[in-house]
Amino acid sequence: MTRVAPNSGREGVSLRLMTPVAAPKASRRTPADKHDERRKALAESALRTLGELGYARSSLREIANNSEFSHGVVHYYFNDKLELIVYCVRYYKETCVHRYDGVVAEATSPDDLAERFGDKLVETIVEEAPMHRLWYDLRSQSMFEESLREAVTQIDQSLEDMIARIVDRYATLAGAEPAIAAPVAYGMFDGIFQQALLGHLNGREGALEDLRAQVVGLMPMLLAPAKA
Amino acid sequence: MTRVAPNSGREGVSLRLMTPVAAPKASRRTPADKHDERRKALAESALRTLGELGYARSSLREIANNSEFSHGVVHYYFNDKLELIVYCVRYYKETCVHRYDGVVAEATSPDDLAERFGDKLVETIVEEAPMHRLWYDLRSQSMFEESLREAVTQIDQSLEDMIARIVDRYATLAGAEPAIAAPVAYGMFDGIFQQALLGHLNGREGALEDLRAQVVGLMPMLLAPAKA
DNA sequence: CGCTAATCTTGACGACTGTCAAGATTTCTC
DNA sequence: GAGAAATCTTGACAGTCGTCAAGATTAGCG
Repeated sequence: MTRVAPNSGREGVSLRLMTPVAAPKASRRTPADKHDERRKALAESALRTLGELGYARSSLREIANNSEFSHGVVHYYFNDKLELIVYCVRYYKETCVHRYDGVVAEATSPDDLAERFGDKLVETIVEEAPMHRLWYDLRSQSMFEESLREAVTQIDQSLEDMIARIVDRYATLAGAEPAIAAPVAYGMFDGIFQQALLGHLNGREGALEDLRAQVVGLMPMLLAPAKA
Repeated sequence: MTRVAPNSGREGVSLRLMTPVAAPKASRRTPADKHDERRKALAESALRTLGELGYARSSLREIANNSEFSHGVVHYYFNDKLELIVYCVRYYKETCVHRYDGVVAEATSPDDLAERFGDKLVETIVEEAPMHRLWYDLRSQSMFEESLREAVTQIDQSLEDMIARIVDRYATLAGAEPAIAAPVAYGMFDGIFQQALLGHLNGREGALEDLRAQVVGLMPMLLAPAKA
């Protein structure tokens, strides 16, 4: 009698499709929805531990101890440790890729956009450093662990798109064209962001102010002269 | 009778200083030197396993199995696993930071330098991808493990210096001044290099050619117009 | 209420880990 | 070549790990 977690397909969409969604207001809480909510609650708990200890040192028991669940329940909602962790990072990064949407929407000038962008980058390092280091940890692990690559590639792509939206908006506000392609822009910003995160975790004074200044100084260089 | 590895001070310099170095040609092989050689041999074996499995999944037994040593000998030459791994990465990165010295010395024009640089970057990804992913792994781990930060910071600094030498030489050849500071340049190149490495490991066609083109295209943007 | 299915807890398993110590083996020195 | 020091092997230790299964508990429904 092997126990198999129901709704364990990726993203847990399958079961939800089976519930009758005839009346838009009816069936507020189908059991499948509750199952999904539980997974999210478990993921949020797990993210605390993962952000503190990293991928390798986070045992399922430690994750469960720092939550309201017991260590066995993990295998009820996830097939194995990897599925839990991939779910967690995907869950977190969902909220991540829209972090700068406000910046893009509200900026009134190129300089304004650059400054708001720099501020947001600094802010997220201060407030969510554990999540960011977890992301870099997982991305590094994906270089060794084949089964992580699909999720990491997808997240990386969505982050690249996020940066592309900023650069495009910046160019539009400046009445110019971007001088570099999206992958380059993403790689660059990701690189200096990673350095700032490292400096911040090392307690290096000025790491965050440097990041802000670097971003503001870099943005104008991303534009082609004026027009073709 | 606790066993303590002799010459276990960092970098193993202390004992060597005790050997009489009066005659320049005498005492070719002091026992301390042999001890150091053994550490290096062990490190080279360990690097193969570390590059294959990464930091967390490389057990001391696995490292020893892929070498000519037994698993117990590790504690004769290193105090613990961390000291071994830090020694390994330091050992490897020593040869790493001079990879582009030839490029700097031989380049005859800015464009020539940019192309040689791009070629070398591609070459090292092809030939030493496991070493590079190990480095990114270790750097990510240092965000969680305090005891890794000193070594990682030092290596990162020497890599930044390496990039600075390239940018400076590029500017000199072009008769201009660098438009960006060394930390920014390093962060940028490290970022796009990391993306290329990820793409290469993912089997993405064109990842290496993209890197080469990105670098060649990026270099001119690192220069301030002409002169002050 | 009573029954069934979903959910959760508990405890155990085999495997693997870093570390260490005792003894075997080799190397060096006189 | 004998004695001593350095080097290496082997085996064991106390933990921790992911995983799983059996049973307890709860929730949903007629």
